[in-house]
Amino acid sequence: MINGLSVVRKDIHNSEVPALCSACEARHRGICGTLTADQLVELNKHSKRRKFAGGTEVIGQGETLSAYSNILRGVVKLSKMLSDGRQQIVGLQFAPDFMGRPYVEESQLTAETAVETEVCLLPRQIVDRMVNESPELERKLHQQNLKELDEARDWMLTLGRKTAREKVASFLYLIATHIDPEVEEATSFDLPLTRADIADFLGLTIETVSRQMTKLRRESIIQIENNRHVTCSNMERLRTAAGIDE
Amino acid sequence: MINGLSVVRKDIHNSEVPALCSACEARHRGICGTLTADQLVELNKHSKRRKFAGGTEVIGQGETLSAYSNILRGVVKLSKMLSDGRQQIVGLQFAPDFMGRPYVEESQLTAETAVETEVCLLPRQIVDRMVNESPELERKLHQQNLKELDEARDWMLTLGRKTAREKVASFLYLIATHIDPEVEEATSFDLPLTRADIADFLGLTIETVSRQMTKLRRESIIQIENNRHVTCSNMERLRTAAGIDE
DNA sequence: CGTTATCTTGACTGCTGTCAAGTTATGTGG
DNA sequence: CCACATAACTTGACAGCAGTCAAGATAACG
Repeated sequence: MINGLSVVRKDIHNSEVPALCSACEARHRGICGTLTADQLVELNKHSKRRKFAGGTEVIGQGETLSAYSNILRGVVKLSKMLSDGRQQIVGLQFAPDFMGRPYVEESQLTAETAVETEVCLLPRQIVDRMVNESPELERKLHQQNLKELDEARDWMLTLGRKTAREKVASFLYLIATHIDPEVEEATSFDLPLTRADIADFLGLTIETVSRQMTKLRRESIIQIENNRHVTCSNMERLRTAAGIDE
Repeated sequence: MINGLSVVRKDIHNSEVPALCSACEARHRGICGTLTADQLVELNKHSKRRKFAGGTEVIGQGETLSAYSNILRGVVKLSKMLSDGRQQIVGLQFAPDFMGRPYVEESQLTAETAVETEVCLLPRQIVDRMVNESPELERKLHQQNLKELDEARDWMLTLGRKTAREKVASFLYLIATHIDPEVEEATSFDLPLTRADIADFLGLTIETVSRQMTKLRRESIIQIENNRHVTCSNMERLRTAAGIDE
């Protein structure tokens, strides 16, 4: 239906969609959606699922990129560091995001899981070849990267122009809207990041993050249980605190 | 001579590269480089060069995107605003950057020329059609957007974690390395941005920018003439002041 | 030459960072 | 299950960097 052009090899391989993929696709609608059944079979032969504990460095700054991956569950932090150790998280990736930087051999950032995370690893060579074969796939990657660019620019406004209070509220709202791929705005969720991570994401210190969380709690904009679990009964107030209003 | 529209139009299937394009390509190696001669002729029929004075709003937040453009000369600011007027510049585009946001009808940011700027306007419809015809073009657009993503993330580190001094030095270094497409590191250049623009780019106030510029001048890391012209004889010291060192 | 925009400088305030102590969670070995 | 150690978080006191307000200087412009 999408196109007949990229019907490639009709060979010994059976062209049914691998069971693993169809289960994944049903839930995640990720990058693989544009592939033909044949291509999925081919990719599935080389891909593998992996589960990482929270706090695992998946790719380090300067390391060789040998694979792309689909995030099936969990959260990954992308960060950059200055030589003196100051750190900034420049992106958070949630399921069902695709991770990887095409056309570049070496990572310019560090990728680290924030919580237990499951991914589907796709060998670089295979994907790169498929990109050449099917323009639809390149388009999908392009769109994923454009989404990341939009998100990065949104966050630049937060980093450069918002107060500590607005930054923390913005972060909470971001998590509420991204933590569950099936829910638009979760009113109750576990924070995938420690206070230190949140500080690195917002360009603040741990102490300031903590103080602002306490303030938001005292004003009953949020409730906090066990440090990590947040409930927000009135999203409108959270958005206002975040400076998201028109 | 500037206006290329009246260049002889031959048959669409004549495969001579339009004179205007080959002159442009020689200097800028932009997006059009992947097009066939036929495609260039086609595109050239509909494209037009335009010159904007500095401070012209090219596209407003929320406006319909009717065209892409190649920057031939000048600088364009991309910015976002909060409802109360706080503003953040989220990207600077120099020649020979390609400007445009594929797959989206409406601009999420404002584009404004910082100085007198000349662009080659490419109608959206034509380019979108060509993208479907030639995967090479999509790839080129993808790569341009990836470059912008890398730049946005670099700048997030600056916004979130650098001091005012480092921010200003980082900005000066950015201009030194981008203002002239033919020079890697210019030691002498005119600032394309006012102090107010610089403040909006760095997430600072005008006064702080001014004070830090004065300090860098007093330390002889830079010289300033007429407020706008900067000379830096020792780039290494500027990089150090910018926190760019490994 | 006068008007206006842009930029610089100073005095002061306040937000966020720093340093330090204390509290609450999490995990481990006995 | 408890005692202990460690990590994560909160809170307080204080300091300093950058913001605010204000005035004056310089450049741009008609």
